[in-house]
Parts: sequence; structure tokens; C-alpha cells
Amino acid sequence: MMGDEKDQEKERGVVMDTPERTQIANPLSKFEDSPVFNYINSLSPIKPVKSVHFTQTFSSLSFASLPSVFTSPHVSSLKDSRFLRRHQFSDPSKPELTSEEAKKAEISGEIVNTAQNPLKQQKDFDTGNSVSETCILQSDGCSNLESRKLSYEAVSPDTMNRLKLDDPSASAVPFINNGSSNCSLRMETGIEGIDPLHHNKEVSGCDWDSLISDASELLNFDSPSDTVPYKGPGQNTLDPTTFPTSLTNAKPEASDDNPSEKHEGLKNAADNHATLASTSLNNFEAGETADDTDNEVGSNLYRGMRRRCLVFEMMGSRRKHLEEVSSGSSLNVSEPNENVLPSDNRLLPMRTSNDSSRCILPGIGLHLNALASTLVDHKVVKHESSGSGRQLTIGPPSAYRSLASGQESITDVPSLENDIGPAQNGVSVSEDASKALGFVVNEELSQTSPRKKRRRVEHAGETEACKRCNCKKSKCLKLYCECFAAGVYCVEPCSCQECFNKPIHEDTVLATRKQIESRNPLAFAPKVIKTSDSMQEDESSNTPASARHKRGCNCKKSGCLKKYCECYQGGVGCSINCRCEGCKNTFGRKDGSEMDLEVNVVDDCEGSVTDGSLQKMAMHNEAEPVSATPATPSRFGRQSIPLPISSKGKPPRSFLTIGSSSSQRFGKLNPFKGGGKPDKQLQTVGEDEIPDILDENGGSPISGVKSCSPNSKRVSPPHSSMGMGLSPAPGQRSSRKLILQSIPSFPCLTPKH
DNA sequence: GAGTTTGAAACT
DNA sequence: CAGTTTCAAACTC
Repeated sequence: MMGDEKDQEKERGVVMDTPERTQIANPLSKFEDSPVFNYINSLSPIKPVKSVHFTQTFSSLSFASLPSVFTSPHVSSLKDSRFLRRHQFSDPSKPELTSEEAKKAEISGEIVNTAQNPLKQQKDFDTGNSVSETCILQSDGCSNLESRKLSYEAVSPDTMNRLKLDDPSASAVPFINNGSSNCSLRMETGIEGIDPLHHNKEVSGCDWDSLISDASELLNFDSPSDTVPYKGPGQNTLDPTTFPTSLTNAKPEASDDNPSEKHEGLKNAADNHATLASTSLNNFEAGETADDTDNEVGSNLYRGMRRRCLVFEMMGSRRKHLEEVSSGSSLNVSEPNENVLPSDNRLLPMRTSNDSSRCILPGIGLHLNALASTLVDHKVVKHESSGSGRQLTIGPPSAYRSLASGQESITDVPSLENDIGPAQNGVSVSEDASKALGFVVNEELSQTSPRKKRRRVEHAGETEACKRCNCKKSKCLKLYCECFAAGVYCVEPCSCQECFNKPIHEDTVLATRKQIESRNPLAFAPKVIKTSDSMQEDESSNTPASARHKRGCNCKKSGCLKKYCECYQGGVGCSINCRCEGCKNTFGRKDGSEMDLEVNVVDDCEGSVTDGSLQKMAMHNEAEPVSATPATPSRFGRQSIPLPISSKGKPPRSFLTIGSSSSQRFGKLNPFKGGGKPDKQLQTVGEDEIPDILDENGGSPISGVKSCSPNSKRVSPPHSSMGMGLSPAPGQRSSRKLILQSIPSFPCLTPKH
């Protein structure tokens, strides 16, 4: 059955791919011609390719990923797929973190390497080759480790030989590239071939991670390799989309479905991206079905995927990886975490997101979709995480959010360093995008390693952060369940009772999901959406990135200063949509519409001092809007309240938030900034990177709100953002915008069956 | 770790 | 849409 289906798919893919490929190739050629490309080439042979891919990828990715998050139908489909994958790859019964997983991760890495190798070989041939590579990478899930391994191997002649010898496909690759006909075929072949390779590697033993971490050089080397996969601009973009599609395809039931989906995806995706995604999916599936080893690989990927709620987050994370890779070893360092993470990735949101949202993610998840911070450091971190990010995105989120992603995954780890935390998912994505657009690579490179190191450390700890539910009555089939809400299956760490949120009950999960989505299409969308303008995002710039909670909170007693408040938990300020009473949200008060932000600032100050009467105070303050103006400065001055994203036990789930830093919005101070920590947290939010998904308003200054700070913005409802594409701004920011746009695109791709 | 508080989710 | 109940996370002790 599988074989036949695959063949059919391949054929289809070929047909479909051909046109797309041609398209892709063209873009590549264009890039080559571009001065940027030349510059990159001058830097290093390998890097240039990557950089090019990145940029391309980003744009495409951004488009595809984001939409999915927002659109309920797509999202649901994606989510479904996610669940499915989890089933296949990870059995709830099995411990994810076990040594086996680590092996798998290694294997996946090997796979990637194998894929890359062929790619490298083929690089000369065509851009089309890069496409296949990109597909592989995506499928891998992208643990940084994997990427590292891959790159490393790629360097070695042995790996090359293996690929060629082991996989007939490898030899075929060039042909494929030329033909452009079957990306999916390539991928499959590559994967299969990879398996043997993987075995070899596994046998040999793989402490690649350690090695990598130790040898920065290797890392660097790897990074380029990573970039290679991304090379295809269209391809890159495709990746994110591919994941979702892959997920859908991933459904255990049918590899068959994949082909159809692929076709659809291609059609939908105006770009090659779709094709790429489909190919990646095929690869995954093929790998799974084909061999146990393949399955393992897939499982690894899934792991990443599991927690990742948001596809787009994953995309972003990938981008980050690429960027990170390009930037240097530091990123790689963070990757080691990935090794750990793979299972835990989910811990993230979803790191998710990064690039989430999920992120992610990041999460998506969406909610995943919580995510990253604004600061440059954060960006760096994100990148690093992205390294993990890929993994995250693909897999880690959950454990989130990542971030990521996963979601959670990815993500999650808000803990420490704010940067990474939840924001990663969402933010990371945005960041990636931004970087990609701006040729962030250079920037990243410029970024200081120290930050990266720090991030690495953080990541390691954070990565673990996973979503773990403790449901007793909901059977983990309601949004009460964080895992379910994040679009991931419950895993061992969960303490849930009578859990139905497992692959075994996939049908139930999907059905329930559909029901919930029918009720509320955005139910599984990231709770926090970025609204910030492109302006704010600049790290250096003080402008606040804005992110808002999807629906707003309804807090009455917590003053929006505790994690009971979803806004606060997500690291975003309250918005007009909030119905909270006595809002003291340090990230930004809701008054926006009615009151001046400044007022909020004042409140914050008070709130920090006195909690008891905070509510009343806040209320009062709200009443007095204007006076506050001056307050803004005070806020910054005063220490920020403890970050919402506490480093406490769990990382905040999701920062999957698509959007970036919330705190800044309104120009209010970020708690993060104010306090010692502040910066990091803010960063996590994703100030910079976070795409302004929702920002229709984005750039526009809030009419209603007084602008204390230049950044002041208003929150835009999620839907608004959905549709729109932000106009790309020059530079990084522009990239961000692109990402946002990409999101909307996703929805189109989703429809599978 | 148990109990309380809180607010989202679900239900009516 | 509003009010109530259910639920699980967040928080406190």
C-alpha cells in the first residue's frame, strides 16, 4: 500500500513540482545575481548559499506559517496533523526523553546530514537541489544537533560516500534536482538512504553534540550546512508550511494522504514553499513507513513537533537556526540543549515560535505561540534557540514553546532568562523572519557570542520546560488542558488522569478539537498576538513591540499581576479587549483605549508598591488618564515588577505569542526593562522579532491612546491581523512583517482531505 | 504536598 | 449575551 501510494505521490509531486521548481530556481538565480549574494559568497562559499536561502525562506515561510495559526480551519488541520504525528512518532507510553530518544535525535541529525551532503554535492547543480535539502532539514525537525551533525558529516567525505553508496536516491538526487520533478521522491530517497547512515552513526556513537559544543568551528561549519538546506528561498518558506502539511500528512493512517495533500498544498501555496513542504512531509512519512530507523527519525522530528503548536513558530525557529548558524558557533552551543530537548522540546511553545507561532512554535503555541523577547540579546538567544528552534519548531515546543515553539516548546522556558522563554516560540519566529529579511545573517554574526553563551545555558534549562498538565476531570480533551490547548499530546511528564489526549485516542482528540474549533475557530490559536509595529521592533529602539492577548483577560482580583491573568502570563499588556478590573498589568494596562497609557504607568508604580489596594488604585488611575503621561518615564525608572514570565517552575507556556513583546506597547515600561531582568523578558516577548501579526494598526500610532512613548500602540484584535500582510519595511523589520503575512497564507494550504 | 484562589472554559 | 458552573493552573501555606 504504502509503496504504491508513495509512488503515486511521487509522480504527482513530480508533476506539481516541476512548475514550482522552475519558479524556485528562478528566484535563486536572481539571488545569485544580487549583490547580497555576491557578498555572501565572498564571505564563504558555504555561507552564501545559506544566507540566500534564508532570506528566501523567510519570506515564504512567513507567509505560510502565520496564517495557519490564525485561521481556525487551517490551524485545526495542522493541529490535527500534529497530533497524528505524535501518535506515530511518540507513543505516550514511551518516555520521550529516554536515551533512545537521544539516539533518535542523533539519527535524525544524521539524516539531515545525509540529506545535506547530497545537497552540498548538488549545490552546484541547481537551486532545485537546495530545495530537496531544505525539505529534509525541515522534516528533521531540526534539532540544532542534527544540523550540526549534518554539517559535520557533510564535510567529511565519508558521509558523502555513504550517501552515494547507500542511497541510490542520493545518486539520483542530482537528477531530481535537474528534473525538479520530484522533491518528494528525493526526500524519501534521501531519508531512506539516511537511515542506513544513521544506523552507522549511531553505532559509531554519537556525541556529536558534545563535540559540536566543544568545537565551535564545527558548529560554524554546521551552521553553513544548515543554511544550505534553507537555501532555496522558496524552499525555505515552504518549510514552515510543509510542516503543517506534513503533519496532516503524517497521520498514521495514510501516507497516501500525503500526496494528495501535497498537491493541494502546492496549489494553495502560490509558491514553491508549498511544494517543499509537501516534499518534506513525504519524506517524513516515507521515512516512518519505510523503516524503523526512519520512524525513529520521524519520532525525533515529531518530538519537536509535538509540543510545537504553531507551525509558523517552527518556521521562525528554523530561520533563527539558520541565522544562528550563519552567525556562529554560539548558536550551536545552544543546540546541545536540543539534544536534551528533543524530547523536552515541547517543553518549550512551544520555543515555539520561534519562529511560534509555535509558536512557538512559541505555539503557535499558537498559543503556543508565546514567545520571544525584543532585545537584541533576545534575538541572539532566539537564534540560538532557533537552533534548538528548529528542533523546537519542529519538535520542541512543547515542552515547550522552544518555543518553541513549542510551543511550547519551545519555549517555554521562560524561566530564566526571559529571553528564551515562552517568547521564543512566537518571537523567535518573528525574529527569524526579520533576520532573514534583513540578511540578518550579518547582524547575527555581529552579535556577540557572550549573549549566545548565556542563552545556551538558559536554553538548556529552559528547554526542558514542557507543558505538563494535571487534568483530572477534563480527560485532557478540553481547553482546560494546557497540552490539549497547545495542540500537543500529553506526555509522560503529565500528571493527568484518564487522559484521552494521546495518540491512541487520536480520533477522539481530533473530533474534540474540531468541536471546539467549530465553537471558536481561534480556540487553538495562540493566545497572544503581536500587534507591534515594525518600528518598535528594533532592539535598540525603545519602541515597544506590542502584543496582545487574543481575547483579553477578565481578571478581577489579580490585578493582572499574576499568572492567573493570561495577558500577564503571556508577557503582554492588557488591551481594550480586556475586561479586567483594577488592571495593573506591568506589561501594559488595558486602559489603552479609554485611558492613557501614562495612567497605567502611574498605576504600575503604585501597584509595585502596594498590592493591597492595587485594584482600587488601578481603577482610580484609569479614571484619571491624562495625568499619567508623565508617568511613563517613571515606569522605566522604577523597577519593574517581577516578570510575569517567571522563571519559576514552569516556563510560561506560551509565549508562543506570535507577537512580540507586549511590554513595550503603550510605551509603558516593560517590567523587564525596569528591573534587572527586564530586558530579557521583554526580549522574550519578541520585541523585535515578533512579527506584528496583528498589527494592522501596527505602525499607526494609536489614535485613541495617547502616546507617551513613541512606541505606544494599540492592541489590534487577532482577526485583523490575520488577513493582512504587513508591508515589509526595509531592513529586518520588514522581514518581520513578511513573516506575519506568511501566516495568513497557511490557511490556504491546509486543506487536505 | 495539600489546600486555596483565581479566572478561563464550558455550560445553561 | 449574560450568568453560572466546572475546571485546572497559579498561588499560598
